[in-house]
Amino acid sequence: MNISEDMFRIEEKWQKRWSEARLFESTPDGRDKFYATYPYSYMNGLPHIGHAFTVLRVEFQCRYRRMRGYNVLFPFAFHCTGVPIVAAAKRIKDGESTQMQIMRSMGITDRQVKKFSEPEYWTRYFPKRWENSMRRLGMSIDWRRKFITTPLNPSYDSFVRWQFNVLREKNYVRLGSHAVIWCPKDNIPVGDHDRVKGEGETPTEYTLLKFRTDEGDFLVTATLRPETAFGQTNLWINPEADYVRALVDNEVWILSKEAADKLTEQGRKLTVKGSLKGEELTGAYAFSPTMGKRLVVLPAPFASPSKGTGIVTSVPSDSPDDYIALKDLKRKAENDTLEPSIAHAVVNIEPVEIIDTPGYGTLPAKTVVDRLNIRSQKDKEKLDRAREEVYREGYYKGVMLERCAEYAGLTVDAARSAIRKKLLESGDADTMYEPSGEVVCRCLTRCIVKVVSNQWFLAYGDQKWKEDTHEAIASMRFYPPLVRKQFEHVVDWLKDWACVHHTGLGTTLPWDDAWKIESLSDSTIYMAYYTIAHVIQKGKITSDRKLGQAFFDYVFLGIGDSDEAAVQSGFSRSKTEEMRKEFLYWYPMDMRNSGKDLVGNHLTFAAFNHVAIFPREHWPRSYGVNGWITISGTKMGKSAGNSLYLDDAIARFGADVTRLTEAYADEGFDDPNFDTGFAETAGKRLLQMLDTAKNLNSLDDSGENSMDVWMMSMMARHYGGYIAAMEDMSYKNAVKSALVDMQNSARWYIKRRGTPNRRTMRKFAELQVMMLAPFTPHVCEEAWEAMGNQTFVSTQLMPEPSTMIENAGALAGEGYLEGVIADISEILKVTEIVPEKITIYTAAKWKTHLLIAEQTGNRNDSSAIRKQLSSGVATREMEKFYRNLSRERQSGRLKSIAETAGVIDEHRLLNENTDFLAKEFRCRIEVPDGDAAGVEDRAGRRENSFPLRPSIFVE
RNA sequence: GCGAGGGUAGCCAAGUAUGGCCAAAGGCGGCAGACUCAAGAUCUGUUCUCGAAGGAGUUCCUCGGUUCAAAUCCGAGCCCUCGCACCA
Repeated sequence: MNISEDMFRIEEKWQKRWSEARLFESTPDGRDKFYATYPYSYMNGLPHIGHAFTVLRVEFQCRYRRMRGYNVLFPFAFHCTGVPIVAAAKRIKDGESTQMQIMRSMGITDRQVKKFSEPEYWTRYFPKRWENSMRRLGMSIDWRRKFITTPLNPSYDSFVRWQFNVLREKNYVRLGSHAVIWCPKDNIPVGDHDRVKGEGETPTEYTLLKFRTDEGDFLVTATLRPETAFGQTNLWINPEADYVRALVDNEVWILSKEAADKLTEQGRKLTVKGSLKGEELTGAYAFSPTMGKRLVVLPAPFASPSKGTGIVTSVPSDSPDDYIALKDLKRKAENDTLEPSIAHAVVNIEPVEIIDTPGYGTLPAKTVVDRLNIRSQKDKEKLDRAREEVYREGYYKGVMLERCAEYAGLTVDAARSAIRKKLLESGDADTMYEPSGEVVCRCLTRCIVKVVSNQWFLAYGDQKWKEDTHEAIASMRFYPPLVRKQFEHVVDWLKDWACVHHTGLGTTLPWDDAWKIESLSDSTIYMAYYTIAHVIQKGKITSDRKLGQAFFDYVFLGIGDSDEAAVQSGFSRSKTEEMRKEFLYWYPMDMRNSGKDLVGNHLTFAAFNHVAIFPREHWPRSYGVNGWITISGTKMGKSAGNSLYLDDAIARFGADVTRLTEAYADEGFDDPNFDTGFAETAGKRLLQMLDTAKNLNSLDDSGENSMDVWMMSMMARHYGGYIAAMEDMSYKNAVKSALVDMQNSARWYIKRRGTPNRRTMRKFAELQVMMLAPFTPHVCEEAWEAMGNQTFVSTQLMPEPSTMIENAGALAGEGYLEGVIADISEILKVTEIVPEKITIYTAAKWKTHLLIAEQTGNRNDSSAIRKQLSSGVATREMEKFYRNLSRERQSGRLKSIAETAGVIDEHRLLNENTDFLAKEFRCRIEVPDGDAAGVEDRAGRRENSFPLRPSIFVE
């Protein structure tokens, strides 16, 4: 028998039956509802087991809730908004090899691939593939509600337009300007994925400082450290580079040609009046407002015209570069290789102490240069290290010195912004942006920062909006609970979000069609759209029906009346009212689960937008967050060469095993592990379960005994653990309870009982099938059917946990027996005796009575018992007993010993099981009555016996 | 730097909130046995050290503390992972 073929046959069979029975098409009814969602995935690729992991966390919960009596809605859709699809299509068109390789790995042949040069094709192709994969995985999704985003789906498009109109009315969408990394050749913003170099680099803000020359022009320098303005000793200019004189407002600025271009892109008006070489300015003087004197301009080959303005202030006290450059110049001055006028200026320059950095003194640049033994400007590597160290230490620990006027005593951090502000106000400074590091566009052009004006923002920085969102977060549940803190923090640091772009696919802004709404902004409240999507789109991924404001106002907000909404939408009035009712039934969303990457954006945005648009009772109820899947411990990633597509996983392991392995990978917030080793063997376990179900009828229904009581108790215990785990979304624990723990108990039960009882085994099989059904629904349906049920286990109600009862006596008794077996095994192992006979002496009754009396602190009882005993029992045994008693008291075990000893009869238990023990140890077993007189005491062991610790003698 | 989380036996990992029943669940891997012509699969046992009697010793990043008692509480330190955005 081929295991995987068997599994595939079962999986197909049940997927077909579910679909025929429309089992997961959810409609409102009288039951409590449970509405859960997964953030729709981006349609530029196929699902891999990482996507599957996240979706399955929703799926498991949905299937579980369905079996606990909830009316469950689990919809699915496809995200197409933004640049990636368009960019990938373009790469196909260009025949780019990496992209072609990616397509091939997804099973797309070179002949088919041409079609993908058209972005629209992606939006039709991948949703199909995703739905197919999800169906093959056995997901309990209501597929009637699927859709795609962007204007390619006019109905959804009108929904997003409605959303933005509402946001704008409430003043949550605002106009502003915004700095982006920009390619000057392509004239577009360059996101991380479009960069050849510089991923993660962002625009940073430089302070421009202006120095008036004797001619009345301004030399303009750029710095990230305006607080060093009090330590300037001179200016640096690159003698070889080209500079321009440009008219800015009414001033003439001197700066590098590149800098002038950049400032123009950043929205500044510059009129270039003329150009000059850097060397024309060396030896000139310019006035520093912070120093209150003129500074000399010195030649510096290291001053790059493409960085900043190409002119730099020199602060040798705090800049290792400046310090070392100055040192070099001084050396040249001494050797008479400098022009006399410059040489004269150079020898008089000394660093000015402005910042005290603990551990570095007041001249940190000198300190570090000396320590690292940097000899010249050519020592690039060491200089980089020095610069970084001084910068970091100064920023976090440095304090401004006396000569920094009103800033004295401030930390560098505080002084920086204060000084900058002051200089900006006095007109001695200005602002310029630069990328935080070098960024190169795919077109191989070096990127700059552009300030885009008239940019629309979602005002996540708005204080009131933040407060409301905090309330929403406070009212929510989180899985795992510790992510709550993350969310609280994100709400605080979120700033205004540029919500529109010029490129990619997306809904145009209703009031300005030059802009398209970007992908993280058109996907924040669409969970509301799911509730009516099947009515509007009739199960298709797109619908041409356009819907107006009044329609959505009525259906989602209850504003206006159904007549107007009906007219505007073309739906009948009753259809419109039906949609309103359906929305009200399903909303709010009870749970949304995603990968942890969406905490800092999407999930928080969704909370913000719900707060802005919907009344409090429709805010989300809970979020689940999970980590990134690893495959057998190594990170999954295309670059690492070990990504596993869902389709491939299903083909290799089957849907149920894939699901079970994903469930077993669950690890809260840390990265879960898809354990292929577990997957390899899981299929067999599932088929064993199926076999058990099939073979129930061949079992005897002989009378029940204590082992059946025990088995039922263990089932109750495992079921309790299972329920708790499911409620917490701790799927690994749930699988452990349902599969491992249940199985182990059954094995022990069968071993102990010899032949299992049919009724007990049936209860066991039914319970286990139900417990596993959320995880491995196909094989569970098969087993359920094999047990003679006509219904689907998928919609079967699980038992109420309170109806499952643990029998404490049965559990304690069996636990006791296992303890005795373990002790005997231990003795046999150590002594290496092959036993002929094992004698087990249980503690005499009086010991148990005494122990309980002592534990409960009933002195009267214990002294009475002692008195009674004093004549009959040897004092030595009494002493031993008390010694053991105090030891157990010390260890804290006394209480549980007393409790257990109170509910079991040790002697009877062992006596009843001598046959089993004899079989287990292959020898004779004797259990003399500890209370009977004249019992033979082998090797004087009898008197050592203690409650729950019988004495054992092996011979 | 800011924010969040973490360091447990060969590996992965539960336990930490509520200290004692914790030499510490479970899974992988290893070892031994059963089955088999054999291999694989499966099943059983075992897997910190020592031990000819169920015991003892040493463990849960490091150091120190609280306590009759610490993987668990407190303090200090070392190390690791993730996020810090306009990018899905």
